[in-house]
Amino acid sequence: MIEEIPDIVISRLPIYLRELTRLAEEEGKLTTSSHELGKHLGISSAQIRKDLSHFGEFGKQGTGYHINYLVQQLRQILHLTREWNVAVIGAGYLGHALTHYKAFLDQGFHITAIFDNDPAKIGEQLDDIVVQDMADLEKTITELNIKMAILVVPANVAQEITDRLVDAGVRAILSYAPIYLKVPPDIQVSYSDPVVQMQRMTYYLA
Amino acid sequence: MIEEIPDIVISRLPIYLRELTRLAEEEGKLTTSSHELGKHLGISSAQIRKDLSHFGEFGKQGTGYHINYLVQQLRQILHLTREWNVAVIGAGYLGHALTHYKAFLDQGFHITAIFDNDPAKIGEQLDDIVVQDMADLEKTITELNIKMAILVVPANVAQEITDRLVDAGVRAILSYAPIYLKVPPDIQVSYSDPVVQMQRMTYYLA
DNA sequence: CTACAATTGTGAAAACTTACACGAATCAAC
DNA sequence: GTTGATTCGTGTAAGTTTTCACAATTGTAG
Ligand SMILES: NC(=O)c1ccc[n+]([C@@H]2O[C@H](COP(=O)([O-])OP(=O)(O)OC[C@H]3O[C@@H](n4cnc5c(N)ncnc54)[C@H](O)[C@@H]3O)[C@@H](O)[C@H]2O)c1
Ligand SMILES: NC(=O)c1ccc[n+]([C@@H]2O[C@H](COP(=O)([O-])OP(=O)(O)OC[C@H]3O[C@@H](n4cnc5c(N)ncnc54)[C@H](O)[C@@H]3O)[C@@H](O)[C@H]2O)c1
Repeated sequence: MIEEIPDIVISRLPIYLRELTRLAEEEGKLTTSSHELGKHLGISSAQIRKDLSHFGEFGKQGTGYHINYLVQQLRQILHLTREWNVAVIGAGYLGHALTHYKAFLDQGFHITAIFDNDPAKIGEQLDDIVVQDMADLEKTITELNIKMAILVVPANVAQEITDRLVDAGVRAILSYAPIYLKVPPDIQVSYSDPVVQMQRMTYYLA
Repeated sequence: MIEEIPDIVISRLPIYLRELTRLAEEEGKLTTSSHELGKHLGISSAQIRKDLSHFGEFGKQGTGYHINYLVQQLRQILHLTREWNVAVIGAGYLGHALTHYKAFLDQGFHITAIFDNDPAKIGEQLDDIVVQDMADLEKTITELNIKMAILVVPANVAQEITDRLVDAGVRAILSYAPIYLKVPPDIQVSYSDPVVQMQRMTYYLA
């Protein structure tokens, strides 16, 4: 009775959520259909219906989906009805950009700690928090019950810091370091490497 | 005789390239095997061999792959043997971080133009280039033969700027704006949205 | 009340992707 | 030379994901 839901399905849910929110807020829509949603996202309507059907029956034949209701359901599925404390590791260019990024807070991700090992950066005020010494990493992560981290340190220290994060109780890491991270199987990792993305695209540029 | 190579294969090639380069530079290796490469990347050796076999026979039984040779081949396949001029649109936090990011230059991506529409930012020196007015977008893109752009503007202007980029001749866009972009079918788009990535991971955090 | 258009949820088919497993090649050791 | 350990490239099987297509339901218009 335990249905294992494919990760590829899970990874589309935040996209649906994002577009549904936009449809409601910016276009003032109250309902939508799988066809309309798909057209806005370049995804087939059948795919959207199939994806959602893994979790329940959220729509009505003839009518479509009530946006607010579906948003609420998706947020529940993705565990977004609570707030998440997040640590940023690395107070460099990218660490600054991410810490200032308002969309995190809007979606319930609170960046409650930033760490660096550069004495020149430790103590720096960044928005409403202060850059902490890496020496305090484990202590702060435990105290603030931080389960998610964003890794924005150089590649050559990314693995060792990952190990420390995992040992300290972090369960999900979004890494911008251009290196594959080895973690235990129950730890989530997500990567972002613009160079890799650019290199994929150049293939198609004759 | 025209073999269509799956995009999912293409998207792994930059990852192989990245790790091969690392193996050569940091571990001083001259050769490697599909098994070793796979172990470093969490990918099966069969997958790596199958992927590479789409393009030719680059390895030797019993020995594996000569790293330098394979790197050279991958760079050719991905059209990385030439240099690419890149425009950054939006001189905000993220635009600054990306423009300073040295890895682009290392890989042959030259950020040769940055644009913004904020008078306070136009004229600002950013590394060795100057932030230009959006009014000059089409002219500069044409003159510098720019085919790739990185989009780091607010979501509500992302589509209209995309349309201008495409009209000006840009063929590939890496977008950080949290919105799906409508483009003609021959235009490449790649997205990066940390909120979406975080929301995927929270699903797995009970 | 009926006819019609819109739309869902879903079983089955099709398409795509990954994993398996093996012949053939290579090299080192003896 | 022969043996044994490696490793590739690939045909085939297995597994995953997407698409198709349709019965069932809903709302609207006459
Ligand atoms: N800048 C970009 O646009 C960009 C884009 C994608 C990925 N990246 C990657 O993200 C990471 C950070 O990039 P950045 O541009 O912010 O670099 P950066 O050099 O500006 O910042 C890195 C920060 O990490 C800190 N640091 C170094 N070693 C540390 C350690 N052992 N413990 C704690 N902190 C440490 C440094 O003091 C610095 O503040 C790099 O891996 C980079 O490859 C950067
Ligand atoms: N900051 C982050 O860490 C982060 C991460 C992921 C995605 N994003 C997304 O990337 C984009 C940029 O983020 P940011 O934090 O750099 O924002 P920002 O506000 O710092 O920068 C946006 C820049 O775009 C410029 N701009 C606005 N309208 C413009 C127009 N019509 N033409 C040209 N330029 C225009 C602004 O003047 C500003 O300089 C946003 O879409 C954001 O959602 C940001």
